[in-house]
Amino acid sequence: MSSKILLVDNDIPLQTMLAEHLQKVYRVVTASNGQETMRKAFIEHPHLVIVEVDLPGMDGWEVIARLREISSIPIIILSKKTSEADKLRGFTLGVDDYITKPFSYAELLARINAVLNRTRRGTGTLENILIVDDLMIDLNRREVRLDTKLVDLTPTEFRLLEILARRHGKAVSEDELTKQMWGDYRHEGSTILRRYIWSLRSKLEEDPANPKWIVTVRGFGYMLE
Amino acid sequence: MSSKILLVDNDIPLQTMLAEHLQKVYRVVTASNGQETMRKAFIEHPHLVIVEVDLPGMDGWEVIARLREISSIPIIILSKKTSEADKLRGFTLGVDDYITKPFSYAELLARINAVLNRTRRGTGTLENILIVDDLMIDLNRREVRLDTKLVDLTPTEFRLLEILARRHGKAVSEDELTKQMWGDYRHEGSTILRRYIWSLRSKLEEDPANPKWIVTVRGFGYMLE
DNA sequence: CACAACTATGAATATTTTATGAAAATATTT
DNA sequence: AAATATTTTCATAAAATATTCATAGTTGTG
Repeated sequence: MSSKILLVDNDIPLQTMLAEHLQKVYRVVTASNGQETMRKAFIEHPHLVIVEVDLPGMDGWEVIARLREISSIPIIILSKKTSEADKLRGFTLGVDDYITKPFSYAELLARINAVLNRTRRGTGTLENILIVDDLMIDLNRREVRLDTKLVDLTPTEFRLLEILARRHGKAVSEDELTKQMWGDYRHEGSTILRRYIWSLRSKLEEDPANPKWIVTVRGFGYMLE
Repeated sequence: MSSKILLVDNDIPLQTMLAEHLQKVYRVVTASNGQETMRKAFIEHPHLVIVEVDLPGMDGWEVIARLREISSIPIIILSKKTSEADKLRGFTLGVDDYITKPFSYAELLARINAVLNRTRRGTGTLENILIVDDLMIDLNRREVRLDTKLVDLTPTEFRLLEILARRHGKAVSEDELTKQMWGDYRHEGSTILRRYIWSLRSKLEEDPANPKWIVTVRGFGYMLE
């Protein structure tokens, strides 16, 4: 599902034009004053708010402050001229980006994408499901499927696989794995991690002795895939 | 679906007590200051907000004004003493009812119901039934049917099943279940949840030892499905 | 108000599953 | 081959969960 954008501007012609363009890529909701912005934000829960700061009535800065009070929705500011003072002000309010008029449509799109990607990364994957190739880790149901077949893991095995999956394609050091699994203190020669790598392999791999999924990175640690 | 109430009060002991009671009938969300109220309202979209007007920081009236700015959620005011001036003030803000401390729990319930019924009339829905496969949970009649056959549950069992049903297909942690059922304080070692899982199973499952509906998610909690 | 029926709750016990360390076996590097 | 790193097996302790039992509290009824 495409992202939802709340576009706030009281320059109606400009707003309409922007909205028409953006609609091709996003779901767009509009508002033309502060109060309407708050109401729409409440009802629609947009993924991103673009605010023209020169609003009538409740001014743009006030709107931003209030949005920040209730959530951490990313915000992009539109303004005629952005002074350094304004940037500072925005920065302290946690604004994500600025665009100074006049701007090109391409520039706007680029910035929107940048902000959305940046913030989406924070929430990790969509829907709480990690997918690596044929491997699906459903964090909701706490179950793992390998090419649709259910793999029965113990809680510890599940956690270990989860850690590896969140960084699939990257090697994770033994030390760090151990720390993430059992905390700081259990260090030194603890062999328990290997023990679990083994259980995972024997449940996940066709031929545990020649692992395809959980590869060992000698002298360092392990890596998924 | 039972109504969701946002309870706003900074007198934590009183709030807790109220929440405990209300939780038996409604879904209760709490906040203890203005900012938190706005945030929770934004996230939770409650059907009713109960506000103690003597809040620290952003004061109760301000909160009410802001809530009214963004929506028409019904509001009930709690206050130590309600002057005629206050009533007038509230009236112009579109407040739905007042309750003056001290009040009885029965009075509170009555007023909540009155307000909810008044406002619900507009949207008269049949949404008070949860259906999961062959399982039907009628929240109005507070009865449960399994493939048309009535299952006789105690109130506590019913609530537990309701919580699980609202998230069917997703595992719910023991901790959260316990919290939702008995509130924040009863934590650690409390074995009571398992006791109830067991009663539910023995009433719901053909073979309680091999549950089809209420599955245990080892190391985590339980899941309906 | 006393009685019965029902409920909530804590606790004791039983059962199943998981975590863990250590040792033996195998592979890899030097 | 010796030293080191990793895999595999095994036995046992510990934890998590299921089940039963007993008791106190609650509600409703005549």
